[in-house]
Amino acid sequence: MADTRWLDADEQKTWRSYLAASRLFFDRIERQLQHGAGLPHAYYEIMVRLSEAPGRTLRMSELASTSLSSRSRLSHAVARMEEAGWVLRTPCPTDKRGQNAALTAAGFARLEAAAPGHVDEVRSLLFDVLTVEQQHALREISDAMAARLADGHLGRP
Amino acid sequence: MADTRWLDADEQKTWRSYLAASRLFFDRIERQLQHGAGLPHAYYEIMVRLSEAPGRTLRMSELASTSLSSRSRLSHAVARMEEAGWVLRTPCPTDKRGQNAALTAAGFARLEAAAPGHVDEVRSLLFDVLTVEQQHALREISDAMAARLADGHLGRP
DNA sequence: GGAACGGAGTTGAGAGTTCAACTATTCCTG
DNA sequence: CAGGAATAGTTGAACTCTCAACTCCGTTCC
Repeated sequence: MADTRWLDADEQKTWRSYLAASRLFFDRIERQLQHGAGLPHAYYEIMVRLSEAPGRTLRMSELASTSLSSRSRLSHAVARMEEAGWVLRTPCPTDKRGQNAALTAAGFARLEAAAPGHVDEVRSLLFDVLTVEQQHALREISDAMAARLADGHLGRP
Repeated sequence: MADTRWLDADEQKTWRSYLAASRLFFDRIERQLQHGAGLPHAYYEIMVRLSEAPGRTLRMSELASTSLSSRSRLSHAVARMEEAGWVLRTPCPTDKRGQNAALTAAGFARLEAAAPGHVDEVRSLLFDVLTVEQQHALREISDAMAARLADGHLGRP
């Protein structure tokens, strides 16, 4: 473990700005969905991914990775969503270890009801405050970060 | 409530990219601090702000806003940190409603021990994957978002 | 000066997340 | 094909966070 390369003043400001914006932003997204639709953002994401899958059905592990959830988080979440009648779990025919999660009609309706308020919030807090150039920059920045994060991990090179 | 202005394909990609990068990034930051230093990122932030304050002491409400915590979250967090011996709460002399939170020597030591691993992670996942131009762009983007988020709120204009 | 209002902070219940341990099945390899 | 390793998913406990009361103190305004 070599000596730490501390952040210089510029980096410090960038980091704190990014941290503040992201925390505040995601807190707002969370609150909007909770108040407006009675579900957490993680559940919303899970339902979105299911709604886009063929037959509105996915294997649990697929669903975990596309919705950026850990397996455990997904298990708990799907259990709750199943109680609520939004999702149905069935054993996977080809792999007896597996489970398929399917979005029910009630779940889809819930998602459709939640979407407008959510999109409004994203638009008003993100796209409405950025120029088109900034939007493209943000996308490239995020892609670069995501690429790094998708590596197994490998601490330092 | 007017008709929803849905995201077009480009906006969709930007949004999902930002979402994925941020979720993965903050999950990693959280995990690194938890494993490397045994404390959540929220606690780390609280300790950082205290460490920078005169006398390493701040009013609870000041601390809540600078550390991006709700009052309730901060109360719970400081209670735990006090049990751990990292923080000390004392009544505020000038306002009997208030409380001052002070970072103890043990808390400061803990923070110093946690910092290198945390900074390494931030550098390796954020700054090492961005050009200097991208870093500046990210700062401006974040500042714009934070400015919007700091408004009382006001849904649509 | 006493009642109403607002600010500071805490508390407890409820919900989501994480972590580690666990079961069950499938894959791999000698 | 037997046995170990890896994969899929679940579970329960511990922890953090949120929300809605609630207390206590200060401020204001008749």
